[in-house]
Amino acid sequence: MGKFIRNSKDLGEAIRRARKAKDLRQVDVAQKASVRQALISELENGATTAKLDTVIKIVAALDLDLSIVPRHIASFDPTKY
Amino acid sequence: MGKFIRNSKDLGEAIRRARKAKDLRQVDVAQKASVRQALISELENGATTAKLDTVIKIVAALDLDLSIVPRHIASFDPTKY
DNA sequence: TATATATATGCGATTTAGCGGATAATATCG
DNA sequence: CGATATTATCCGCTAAATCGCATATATATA
Repeated sequence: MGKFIRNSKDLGEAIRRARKAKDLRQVDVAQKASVRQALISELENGATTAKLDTVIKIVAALDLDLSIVPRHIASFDPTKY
Repeated sequence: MGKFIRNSKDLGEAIRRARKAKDLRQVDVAQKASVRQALISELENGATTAKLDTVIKIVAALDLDLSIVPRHIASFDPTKY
């Protein structure tokens, strides 16, 4: 269980969950991230694999951060990474 | 200081650090991730902004995971996300 | 210094992401 | 049901990522 992103499906689910948690429409996230609503839809449905830049913009629009963490670790201090 | 990825430079640094920590050559990571050595070099130097798929492959080759975390959090349990 | 190893760079070709600009499909609500 | 809002899909186009392959630098090591 987690927000580990190992494929475009994971990303889509994470984006949709975060967006709904904030009660935003695709259009809202799109505007904030400077992309089309259609792209948000495509990504949420795992229809395409985005560019890193795009992911970063969208994730930021949702007040989230992308981070790199070691595998198989149960707990860690993010300030160390 | 951290492994938050907010641009391609962040990514490049994280990749290079992780690779050197494991004492691997660019060629090793490239093979494991099924990409060119040249691409690893380009990414480590922030020369291009990769596709998410590519990032995932490379990160996996380094036994790392990409994850999405909330911003402005000093410490957290990754199993919750 | 010479040799080997590792990393960076260049170039043309192919593939894919993202766009604008629609519209179709689905959900929401009076 | 009917109107409205939200999400999904389509098309042609442009820009960018990645490739293969070769080579130039740089770094290590004998």
